[in-house]
Amino acid sequence: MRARPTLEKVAARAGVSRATASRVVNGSTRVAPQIREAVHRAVEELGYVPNQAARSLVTQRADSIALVFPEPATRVFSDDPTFAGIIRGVSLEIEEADKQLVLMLTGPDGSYHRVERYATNGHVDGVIVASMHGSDPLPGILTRRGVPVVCGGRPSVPGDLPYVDMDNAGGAERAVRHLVEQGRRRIATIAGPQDMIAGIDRLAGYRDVLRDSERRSIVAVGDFTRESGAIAMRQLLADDPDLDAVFVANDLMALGALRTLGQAGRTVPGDVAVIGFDDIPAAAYAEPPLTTVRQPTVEMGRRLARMVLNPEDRTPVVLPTELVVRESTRRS
Amino acid sequence: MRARPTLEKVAARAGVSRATASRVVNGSTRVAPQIREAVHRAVEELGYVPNQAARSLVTQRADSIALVFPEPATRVFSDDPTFAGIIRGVSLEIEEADKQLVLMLTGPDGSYHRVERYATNGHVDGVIVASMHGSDPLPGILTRRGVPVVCGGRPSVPGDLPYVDMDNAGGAERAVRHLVEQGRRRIATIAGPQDMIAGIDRLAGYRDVLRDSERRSIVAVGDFTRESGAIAMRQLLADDPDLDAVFVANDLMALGALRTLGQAGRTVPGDVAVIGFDDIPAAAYAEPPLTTVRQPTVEMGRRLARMVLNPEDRTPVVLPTELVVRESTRRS
DNA sequence: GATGCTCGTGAGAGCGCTCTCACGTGACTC
DNA sequence: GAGTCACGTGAGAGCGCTCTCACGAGCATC
Repeated sequence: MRARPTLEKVAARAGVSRATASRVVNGSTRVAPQIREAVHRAVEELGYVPNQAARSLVTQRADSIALVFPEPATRVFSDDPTFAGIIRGVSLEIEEADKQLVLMLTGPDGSYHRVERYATNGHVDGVIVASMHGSDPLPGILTRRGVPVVCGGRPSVPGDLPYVDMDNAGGAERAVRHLVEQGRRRIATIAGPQDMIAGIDRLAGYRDVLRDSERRSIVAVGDFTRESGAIAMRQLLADDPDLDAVFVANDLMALGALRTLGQAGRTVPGDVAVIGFDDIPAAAYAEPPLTTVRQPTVEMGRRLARMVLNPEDRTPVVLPTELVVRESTRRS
Repeated sequence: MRARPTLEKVAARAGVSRATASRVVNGSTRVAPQIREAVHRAVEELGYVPNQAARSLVTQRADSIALVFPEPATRVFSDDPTFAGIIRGVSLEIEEADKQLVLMLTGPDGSYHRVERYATNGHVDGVIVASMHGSDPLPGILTRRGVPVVCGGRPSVPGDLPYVDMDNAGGAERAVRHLVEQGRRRIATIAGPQDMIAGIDRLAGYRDVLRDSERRSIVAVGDFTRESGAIAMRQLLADDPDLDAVFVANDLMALGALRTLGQAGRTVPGDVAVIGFDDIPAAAYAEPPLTTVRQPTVEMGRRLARMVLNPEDRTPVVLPTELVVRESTRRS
């Protein structure tokens, strides 16, 4: 039981050549039924499992793909269910394709050399780089090395890198328009990091709508953490004590903002309406429940995986986002 | 640049044999300095990266370890930062050991056959099974197949499987004792799933303290989700409208309970004191901030990884938990 | 009945690497 | 100065698999 049986053993037991056994194991149809049967039985009896290393060596495929979270994503990782959704989606799709998922969380140091090494040594058939830090060089490097790469989130440096992105700008626009329609006059925003495409696009969406509705923009910037949202909200309140709405670039920061507003004695949605982004589970449980923009994270993961598995179709995908109205913007 | 150079090429360029080149690449000391230099230069110039498949084939090692989340964990995965913490810890340690992390989320179907297959085909040097569903057969099967396994959370079926667990019972005891000390009389609990060791042990801790303090226990059971916490709280309130404290087996359910309490017109901590478990980031941001039991998730991940990487030391580890007192139990 | 197919099968090379073994060299011992 | 002993190096086997190629059997064609 200790020594795992080889194809050779299986072939011997089934009374065929190794080549034929290999054909059966790999599901070739050009094998006589009774022989196929015999080989299957031998596989069963011996508990044969193909050695992946040997297989990879000759096929030059690894049957696994890497999912890389660069540093800024890793930092937020523990508290942002968005990433968990992406992982799940990727995992589901990978599983269906009977491949493996290698997860790499990049540390603060330039540890992406490790990723580069790993991805170029034939250990992986493709790489998904999630939630990029703007001009991350990794996707470019890997592409040049001949490794299929797909980006989660549109790369800020335009190129022909395939990507799957959320409709961040569209979602932001709908959110801010919702505030305008509710008659809010002074609509502020807590933007995300401006070196992340999600941060940039959501701010752009906000700006576009405000410009069209001839309101002035009131902006603070956070880093997508709850804490930074709380701090940014304080700033905003200091900048414009009369603001009556805030569009926050993600839910985590919105939760922080909600807290600051409470401490400042502002009611939500009475005094100030608040909209977040992401629709994390906590949003529905906030006090008051948070209006937010839902994004299909699991679907994003699936698409990323599908794209990296079929490198021929490299046309970018932008997934729709959806406004979810809850108490935090209800007109009293 | 397309075709990656082989050791052969490196050896040729450095003017040595393949064997020597291999020695240098693998850091053997028994090589003359100037030759080592020459090989290093050749590696550099050609951009040589060892082919892992070929290496694995001969060494019978895979240099990667699998982290498996069985179904129940997977279900909660997206919203429970505990898992993210474990992943981070494992990832950090794996990275230091220059190995790879293969993540496997088990689906609802019996898809752990896939895990079994994968782990036994030599693709992996060890397996970490996280947050087990009580009597999960997987660790046993893999161990029998000769694959080093470490469990995250003590297996409910006693055996000699190595594991890393949190001090769940101890944490629960401290939490409930805290409530007793505050003079709470009717202390209820929302327990976790009773087929997970964390659920069982936390309930046991609660029961032990109550017995000692001669209070009767009031129990509802949830499944570690926010929603189930809200529902269980409703039940508890129906069972005993006069309860003045609840120890909830995890923070997510505690958040749900907090909400139910608010809707039922109970103040926290005035009418009812609430304690959670886990100390997820959201706990500090709850209204009121939640007293809870902190557990070292990242450390757990690190220990798990270290344990599976050094299969000789298989003595179980129980990590300490710590009571974090916040507003939700503050005596007014 | 000779020719040409298709189709199932086996022989064997070779993927890129590690590691054992044997060999040659130089330093040391007595 | 013969014997011993490191020590660095190279030759070569072989890890377990896939895949090309050649081969022989069976069948249809004229």
